[in-house]
Amino acid sequence: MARPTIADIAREAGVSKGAVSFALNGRPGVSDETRKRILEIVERRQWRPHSAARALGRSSTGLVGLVSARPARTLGVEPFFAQLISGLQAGLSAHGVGLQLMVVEDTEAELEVYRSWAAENRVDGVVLLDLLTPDPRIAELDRIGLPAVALGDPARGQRISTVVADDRAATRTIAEYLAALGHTRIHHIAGLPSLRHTRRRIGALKSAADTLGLQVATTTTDFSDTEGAAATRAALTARPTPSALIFDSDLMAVAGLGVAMEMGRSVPRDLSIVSFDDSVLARLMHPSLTALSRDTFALGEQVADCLMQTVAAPTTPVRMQASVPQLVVRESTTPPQS
Amino acid sequence: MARPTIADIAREAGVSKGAVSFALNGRPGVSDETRKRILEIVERRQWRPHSAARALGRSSTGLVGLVSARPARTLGVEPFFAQLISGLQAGLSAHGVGLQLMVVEDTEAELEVYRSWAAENRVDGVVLLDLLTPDPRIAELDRIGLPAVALGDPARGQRISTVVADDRAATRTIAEYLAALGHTRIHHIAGLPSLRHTRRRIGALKSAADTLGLQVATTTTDFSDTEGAAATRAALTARPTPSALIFDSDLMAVAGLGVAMEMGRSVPRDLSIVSFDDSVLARLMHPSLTALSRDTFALGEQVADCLMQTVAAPTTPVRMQASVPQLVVRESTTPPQS
DNA sequence: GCAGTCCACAAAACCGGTCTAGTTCATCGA
DNA sequence: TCGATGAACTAGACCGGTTTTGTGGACTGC
Repeated sequence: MARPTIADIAREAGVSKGAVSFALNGRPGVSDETRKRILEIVERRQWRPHSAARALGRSSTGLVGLVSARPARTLGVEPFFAQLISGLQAGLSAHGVGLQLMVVEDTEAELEVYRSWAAENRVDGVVLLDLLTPDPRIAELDRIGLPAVALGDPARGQRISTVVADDRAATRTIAEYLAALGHTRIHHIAGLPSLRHTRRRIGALKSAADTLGLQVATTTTDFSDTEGAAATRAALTARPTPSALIFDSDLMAVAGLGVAMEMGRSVPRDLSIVSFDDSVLARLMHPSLTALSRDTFALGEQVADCLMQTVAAPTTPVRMQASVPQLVVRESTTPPQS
Repeated sequence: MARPTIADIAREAGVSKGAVSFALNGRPGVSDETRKRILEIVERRQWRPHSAARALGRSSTGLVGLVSARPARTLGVEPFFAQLISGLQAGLSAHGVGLQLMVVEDTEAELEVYRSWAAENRVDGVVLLDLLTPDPRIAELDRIGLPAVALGDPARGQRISTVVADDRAATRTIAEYLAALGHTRIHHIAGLPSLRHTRRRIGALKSAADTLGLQVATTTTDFSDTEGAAATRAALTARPTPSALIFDSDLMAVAGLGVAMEMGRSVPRDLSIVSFDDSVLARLMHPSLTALSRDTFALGEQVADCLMQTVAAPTTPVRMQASVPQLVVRESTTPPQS
């Protein structure tokens, strides 16, 4: 038999469509007895409301969107992304909400996706990753009225819900650890300079360095292993040579480790390495890499909660604090041997 | 002003709703002149049809689903998954179709998701990954009438669209290469034995070994770095020691490389290593890993095309052939030095 | 005893599209 | 000259829910 509709259920229960709808959504208007009877029939017939009909009636889709403007190549190697999506999706599922995914070329295409989604009522809200300085997406989402949650730390004054990742504290943790080991000349191999969190890390490292009396140099890259390797080569050729390197991603750290070995530097004896991101990779290397570790899955869940709140009350931005990542010390760091 | 509806557009153009719908969908029933006028107004007002209304009318959602029952931890490190999704999504976008993603614990939960999606009309079709032996999902999808495409090579007799990845040919490539180098004792560290492609690889390797006169042993694992490392340790302890190892994933290959180093085996002098999967990882290692490389992004696009065809004609399964992966020889393989 | 409330439900409008069954009018062939 | 044909539209049913409005009966307070 064809898929039953709410009318079939209503007929079988001897009530109107409205009564079934009320019973199903736990709203007043039906007696407990009738509600129970209706729900039993629903259960027995395995009926579920048609998502499109429901979306049309109440104008909410039960879907949120995530657009990634990262190059497809970078996408998989960074476990961060997949972990975040897993957590996000788990958090959304608890609310019966699905996740629509989109991968695009650049920010302009990303904006176009948001415009489409809003015009077609495809999603109830979106998650914003990789905040830029300045970020045109926030204003545009505000203009088209699409609820959103940003992961990071948007410029003050921007009205948008945010799960704040405290990169400053994390950065300070690394700086203090290296300073405590006795390192004084540090090179920071950072990511894309257009990203807010890259700038924040650079800024935080600078100010921590000033406080701790460290000399810090920074190179920005596009997060690729190639540029990470090139930057490492340059950093190790410069005089005076740094005794420790900080990498913004574990992939670059792995590439950097390879370069160091090629150049005859023994890690950690001649050179200490710290990564801003942790994953199986950092654990698997020889030597294994000291890294900042965070529970990305839990972060995703938090973003999901934040987004659900924002979708429910779009006019009042929510601000949440992500837990501060912990430094996991492994084999790649040691006091300098000079 | 509120979002315009098709009625607003019709009013402005001085035609009926039906005419606008026809013009928009490129169907006959309106003159070229009128069509042009309508489309101009649509463009100027930036109107887009409401996805739910459209879905309700024509009962198609413009969405396909992908469920992953892999553990969340494994999910990110394997670049395969992200690459495939990127390609899949790109291929779907060309048809104006979106991708809904779901991560679940196990196959039972995955089946439940399919049932929900079908009952609620949430997606037009789904993509099936990691085929099992036997795979309960195929029969269930058939039962609930949800169009699907499988990636791999389902058991004969199962009616389902498939993008066939020729693991046999790929496996033979590896075996012949190692045989040509002069290796005779090979250990294969495989993935989950419940996966069809794991079995296929094991089988293909056995038969290739028979033909080529190789001695092949196999250990199955859960794809994790931990089990990969343990299996490597066991393989290198056994007598006679294998002169070459084949890993089913690059993550396990990396773990295995580490174990080999710990045990004092120099790669490739004392031991050759080949990986079934290629990614940045395999390139970054020291020594870099010889690996089977395939264009996963293109594979995703192919799966998208296959799914679109299947959704259009659900009763006639489509069978496509994925391109055979190429062996990329790097530093981890060499003739045995005995 | 009776108007006023409240409850439980039915009936119908509505969401914003698609699609079918007419209707009108110009064109064509005999 | 007139019916047949078909192109170009219109009107309205329809998709399957949600939400509003209406209604009969039980219960309340005075």
